[in-house]
Amino acid sequence: MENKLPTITEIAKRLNISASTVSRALHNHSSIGLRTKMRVQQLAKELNYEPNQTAIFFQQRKTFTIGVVLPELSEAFFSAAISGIEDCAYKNKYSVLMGQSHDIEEKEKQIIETMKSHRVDGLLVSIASKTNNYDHFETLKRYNIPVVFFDRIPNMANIHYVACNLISGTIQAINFLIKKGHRVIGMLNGPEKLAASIEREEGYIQAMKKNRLKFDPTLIINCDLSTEKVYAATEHLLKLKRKPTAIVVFNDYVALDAVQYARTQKLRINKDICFVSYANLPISHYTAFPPMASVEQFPYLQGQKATETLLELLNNKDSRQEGANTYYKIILESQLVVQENNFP
Amino acid sequence: MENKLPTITEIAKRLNISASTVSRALHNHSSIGLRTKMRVQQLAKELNYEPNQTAIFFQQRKTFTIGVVLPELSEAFFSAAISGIEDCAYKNKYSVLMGQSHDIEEKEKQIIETMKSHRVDGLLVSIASKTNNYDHFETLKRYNIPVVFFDRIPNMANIHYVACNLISGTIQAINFLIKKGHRVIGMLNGPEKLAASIEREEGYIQAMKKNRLKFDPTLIINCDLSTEKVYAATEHLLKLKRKPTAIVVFNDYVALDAVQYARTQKLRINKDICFVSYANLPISHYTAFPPMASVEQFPYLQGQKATETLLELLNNKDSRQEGANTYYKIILESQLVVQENNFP
DNA sequence: CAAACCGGCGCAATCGTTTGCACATAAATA
DNA sequence: TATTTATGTGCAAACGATTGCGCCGGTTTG
Repeated sequence: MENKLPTITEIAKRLNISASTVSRALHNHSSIGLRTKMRVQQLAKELNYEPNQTAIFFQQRKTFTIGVVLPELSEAFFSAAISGIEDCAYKNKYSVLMGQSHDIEEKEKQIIETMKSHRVDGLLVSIASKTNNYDHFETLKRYNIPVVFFDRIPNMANIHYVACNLISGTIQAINFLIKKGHRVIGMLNGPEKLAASIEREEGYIQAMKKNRLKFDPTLIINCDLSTEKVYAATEHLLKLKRKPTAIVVFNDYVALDAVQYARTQKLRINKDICFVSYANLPISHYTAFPPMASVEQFPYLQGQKATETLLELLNNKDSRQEGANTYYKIILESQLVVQENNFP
Repeated sequence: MENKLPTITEIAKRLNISASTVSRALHNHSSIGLRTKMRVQQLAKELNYEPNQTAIFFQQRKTFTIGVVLPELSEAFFSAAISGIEDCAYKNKYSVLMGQSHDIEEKEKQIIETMKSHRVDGLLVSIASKTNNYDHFETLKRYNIPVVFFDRIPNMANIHYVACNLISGTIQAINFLIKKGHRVIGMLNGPEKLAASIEREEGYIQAMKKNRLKFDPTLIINCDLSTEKVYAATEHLLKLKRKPTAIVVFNDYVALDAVQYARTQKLRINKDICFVSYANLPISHYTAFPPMASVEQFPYLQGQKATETLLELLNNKDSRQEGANTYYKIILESQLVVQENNFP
């Protein structure tokens, strides 16, 4: 059973030709005669020859592997995104090395270190929410490992990224609520520094202005997204003198918690208080009080685009030198999806 | 910026010593003098030397990479499992190559092919539900790539696996229902050939026997787990002459659909009909009518154990020859978790 | 008829690291 | 003093594939 795997040299010996000829024959190189080509390919098939990728990786200084670093696979957004990544990668004969940061900066660094040492060709990264220091990404630049960020973009200059513009979706959300008659609209937003939070706020402000409604900053509250903080934030909003009749929350998970809290206060969902959120998760369909609408961010597509972009960078690594100052900034538009309420 | 990465040879040249000495010095080999060791390690640090893993992989015929093949990351079970896998792998300096079969046999084969060609050291696999042909796994044996299956185990002899025994959990579930007064209990089960389905049925039968209740096979119905089929199966059960007052369903997702269907029939959940399921997903807490109880299968733990087992196999590859007939069969016990109902 | 050309193939270097073995030099033993 | 024994290093092969260059024989060209 201890079958040594057949190598090119093995084939060469059996056919009494040189390894280089075998190599070229297998690659259909034009300088090899048809006779020899046939003989080589025949024998290769018989022996079940498969090129030793580790040797090729080593020789070509390329691993055909891309690393994916993201916070948390159990979040539907990211598991959808990685599906897009994976499908695209495998189609192009790339493999996917995966690592979760669990939103911890230290873990993120560690993973990137491991991936660097594994010599991935490039990286796709959605940064940990608590990451403030971007040195580990600067390092990658020096190593000439291209990085494409997606969804969670660090606040750095000169980076490639794919993201979903939440401003448009947020405007749609606010317009939707206003059309439903709401005038005092709260926003339960995420961490302040997060680009995603900033965009939500931006959309909120723009939409209010366009509708000639007064913008009241006290109606916007930031919080990290833990259940306790969400409860507290919801409480805060519901206790304002100018009490909102609708709240736009950071995402569907957060919405679940916010709804939960509102119910403890004996508020009637969709009557006393309405919720709109982001993500458009399928589970929303099954929940007792799903948000009335949710902003879709197309995670699968984001993953796909990010991967395409990275592959683009990898394939044009040379030409990248000249246009070294051009960076991909790909923006998808988000889209409000109004839920059909299953629990009337 | 086109910094060539420093190599061992580079260090050797600068220090006017041989590459082998450098290599040994970096590994703290005992036969190298303290002086040279220090000088080498010092210079290595200065130059920011990092070993070229691709060269090492090639030379050692080992990639310190394990492949994970599973059906669907968007299922909470698997995303939890892969967290367990990843944590364990990274702790042991292994990387994780990931692929989703999306429950398609052809895709599964393809992924395994790619991973084989990437020379992963071993594989962790949860098979696609529609996989009937196991040739691709037999092939791996010939290539001496160890495989540890988890959760979804193929019907093969001589394999390593980690699984959760659902019999015990099912018995707990049935006992729970009987204690609640139910006598006619249906089971909405998964595909017949699946080990997981067989165990559920087995547990059902055992529990009925122990409680001296008649076992009525018509109360058990198998189906693939698509929403339509679940609707049909639920309908079937609810139209039986001996109509069940409680149904044990394959998992929480399926339960959501089954509940959905029951509600279209104007049945009152937890009054006219009760549901118990498997998985114990967090989303259940937020749903309108969560199952009364759910059987926890400890996915994170399963992933962890599977990884440990694989690493064990990898580290004792030699000794595995002698005991070639010993296969790991690790069984975790499942555990019924009764939900506190948030929506009284 | 000699020169240029070309198709078909092999040689040898290269990628970076590891490791068995031999070879020094110096210290310890007989 | 001669012989063993550490102790510290270097040589060279090996891992498997790729590729620039050169060589050989035969055909076309001037």
